[in-house]
Amino acid sequence: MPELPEAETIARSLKDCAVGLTIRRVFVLRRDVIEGDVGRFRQGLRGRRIERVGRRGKNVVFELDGGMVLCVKLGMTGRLLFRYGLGWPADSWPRHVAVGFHLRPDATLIYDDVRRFGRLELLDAAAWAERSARLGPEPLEASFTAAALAQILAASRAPVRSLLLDQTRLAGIGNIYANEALFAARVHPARPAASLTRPEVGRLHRAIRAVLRRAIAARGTTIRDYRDPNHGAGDFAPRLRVYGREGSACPRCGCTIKRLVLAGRSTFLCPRCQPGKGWA
DNA sequence: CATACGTCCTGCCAGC
DNA sequence: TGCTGGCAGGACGTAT
Repeated sequence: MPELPEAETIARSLKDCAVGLTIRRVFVLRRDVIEGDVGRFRQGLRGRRIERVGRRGKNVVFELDGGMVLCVKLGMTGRLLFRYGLGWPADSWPRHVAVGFHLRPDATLIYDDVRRFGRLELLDAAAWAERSARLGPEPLEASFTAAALAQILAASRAPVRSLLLDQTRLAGIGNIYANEALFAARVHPARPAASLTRPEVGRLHRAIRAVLRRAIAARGTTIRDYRDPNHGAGDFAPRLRVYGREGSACPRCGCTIKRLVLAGRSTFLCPRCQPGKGWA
C-alpha cells in the first residue's frame, strides 16, 4: 500500500519522535511478519539505540547503534504507529498489531498490519548495503535524469507501467503513482517501454518527480488504510486524477476514465489523453 | 534472462 | 438482512 511518499512521510515523522530512543523490549505477536529467525530478531534489537530513520524506495529504514539496520517493508497494509503516554485516539486503536517496540515507559512503536504482507528484517550493515544495491535508483535524487529513465525503458519491451513498478529498476513507485505519472505524461500504460519517444520519456520523467513531490507535500495518499505514525491520514487522495476514478470525467479533456487490467492489476487511464492504438 | 501468473492474508463493498 | 464474489496501495516463487 504505502509507496514512496507514504514511506517518506513515515520516516520524517519518526525522525521527530523515535530517533534517540532505545529499544527496551520487542514483542512479536505475529511471527510471520519477521524475516529470518525471530529470536535473533528480538535479541539483536534489544538495547539498541535508534540513531537515524530514513527511507529507501518504499522501505522505512532504522539505523541502530552498532551498525545494525531494521528494514520495514510495509506491504499493502503495514503501519508504523507511535504512541506517547497511554491510549490511542479512540477511533484508531490498532486492531492488527504484529510487533511492538517498547521504547520508554511512555513511548511505544507498533507495527500493525491487517493483511501481513509486510516484513520486518534485521540486517547488518553489509547485508543492508547489498539489499539496497539491488533496488533501482531513487526517482527524486538529482542523479535520476531523463537520460537515466530512458536507459531503463530502452532495455525492455514490457508495458511501461510494469517497468515503473519494478523495484529493481526504479525504487519507490507503486500502482497509484505509476498510473498518475503516466496520465500526467500522456503515455498509455501498456505501451512497450522501449517504444516511448524521447519527448514522452522527458514528460514521464518530469511527471514521476512532480507527482511524488506533490504527494509527499500532501503527506501521502489515504484510500483506506494508510496512516502516518501519529494516525494522520494523507491528503493526496482528492488530488488523484485517474487512479480509482473509472467512469468519471478526465480532468484534462472530460472524456470517461477507463479501467483495464494489466499484468493482473488495475490500470486507470484516459483513452483520449493516453492514446494507445492497439494497446488499449 | 525476461515476463506472466498464482499466492500470501483480511476486510470491505456492491450486488443479488 | 445476509451471503457471495470481487477487489485492494506489494512482491515473492514458480512456470513458461
